[in-house]
Amino acid sequence: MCYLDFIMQKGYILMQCCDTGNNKMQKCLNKSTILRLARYLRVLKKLKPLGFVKVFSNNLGDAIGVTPSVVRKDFSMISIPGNKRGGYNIDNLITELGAVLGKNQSHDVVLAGCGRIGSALMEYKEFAKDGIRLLAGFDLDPARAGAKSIPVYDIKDMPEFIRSHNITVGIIAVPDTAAAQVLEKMTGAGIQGVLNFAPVELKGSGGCLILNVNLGLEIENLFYQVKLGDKQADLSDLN
Amino acid sequence: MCYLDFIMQKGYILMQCCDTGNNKMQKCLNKSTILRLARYLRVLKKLKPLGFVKVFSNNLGDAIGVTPSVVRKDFSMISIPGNKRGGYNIDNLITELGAVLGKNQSHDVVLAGCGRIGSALMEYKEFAKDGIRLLAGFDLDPARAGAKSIPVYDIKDMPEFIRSHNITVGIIAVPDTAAAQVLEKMTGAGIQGVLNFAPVELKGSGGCLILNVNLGLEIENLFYQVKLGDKQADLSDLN
DNA sequence: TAGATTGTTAATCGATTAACAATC
DNA sequence: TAGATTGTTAATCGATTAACAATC
Repeated sequence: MCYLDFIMQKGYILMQCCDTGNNKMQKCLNKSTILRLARYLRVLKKLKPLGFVKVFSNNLGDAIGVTPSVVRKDFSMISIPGNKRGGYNIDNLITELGAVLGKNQSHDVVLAGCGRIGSALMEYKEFAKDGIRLLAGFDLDPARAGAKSIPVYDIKDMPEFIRSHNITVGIIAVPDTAAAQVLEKMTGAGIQGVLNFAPVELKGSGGCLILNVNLGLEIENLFYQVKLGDKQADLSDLN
Repeated sequence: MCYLDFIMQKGYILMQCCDTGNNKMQKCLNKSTILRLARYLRVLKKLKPLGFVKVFSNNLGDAIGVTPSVVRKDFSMISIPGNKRGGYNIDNLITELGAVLGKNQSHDVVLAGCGRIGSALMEYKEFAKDGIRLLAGFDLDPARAGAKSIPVYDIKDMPEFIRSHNITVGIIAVPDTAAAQVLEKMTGAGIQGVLNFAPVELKGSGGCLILNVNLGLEIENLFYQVKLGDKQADLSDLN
């Protein structure tokens, strides 16, 4: 049964499907699946130079900490075939995962706010490894950023830059009081996805996706879990 | 029916419960619930100075972007009572949420790696607002961090510092090649929770909790979702 | 062939959502 | 009282897990 039949039978509407550019109809993958696919790809890229040609679902599962079932399900979802006894071909996996994740496309981003966090991001070399290019930083005072490997412009020029470079994803690293206003500027210029480091929960309007990275909340959560772990250990000691 | 009866009936084992220190038995809350509770608390702390005394579940739901049902369920889980027509008392919510989140306890953390990201974190003022204190930074070369508002010591002194200050949570912001080694040092000294900025997936051993903040993967995911949104919009245009 | 691994289906699990009785 | 909101239960939804037939 082909995928289209499957979705018809299940009563899905067309909106829930998408053409990923490799001409395979596939189900929209949720965030955790996508993150797993990106992790597989990272592992595979390290495995290939070591001379490996094939992997089994349990190898990859071990590597990123999931069960083999999840790995097989994930690959099945995006129609990557394996061999019943020979596992999966690494070259093929890298190609196919790359296609799904859009590795052939340019991933250009802009940054608003060139303070401490913004500056750290501008010098963050790991972005390049994932195919992400930070094209420019913007700030109220472009001079204060100092010498950077990336140009810093006045924030009033940001919308024009976004439009002329067809940029769809931006990073916000301004103080919380300025965040909402900067977001508006970005979405107004065509930005559709934002990684927000300002300690306010920005809300996406008009189809703009917001990913709030809230360091304080994350650390708070860590403390809670740690405290919980202690309590559980205490209780188990009672046995 | 009291909670203990409930868990007996459901067949839960005692390990799944915990005493949060306020002498109420309560179910272990999952990560997303905890993050929501922390968000409620932030909103409430902004609401109180404005003179508000009560809130309704739909107010709080709107504020953090969830349905009123979720809010009521969350408060019900941690036994915070409301009034059938008068909503929830803000002071009481702040007290109770603070107790669950451990706001009365000190949340001291140490940082390994005082490069660009580490330095940005040392000067990150928002931690204080969430009751988080970054006590010290550690680096192979303490001098390179320059003048900071927080002391920077040689990384070889980190374990001793962690032990003497009874610190349970640490932040890793070293290069990926050093991350695993630093993690070992931390867990060896008693660290039980780690926020990891190094672009490697660290795995928790011996009950140490790891929270990997992987900026590259997150941005990649954002690009995927944005691309997906476009495709969906295109499809809906066909109607 | 025998053994091992995939691919897919069904079962399980948990979280979210909806509904509504209780009640202020 | 009438109206509105809580608190809790049941329904829904989706993701993870387990199982196993297919097959290399």
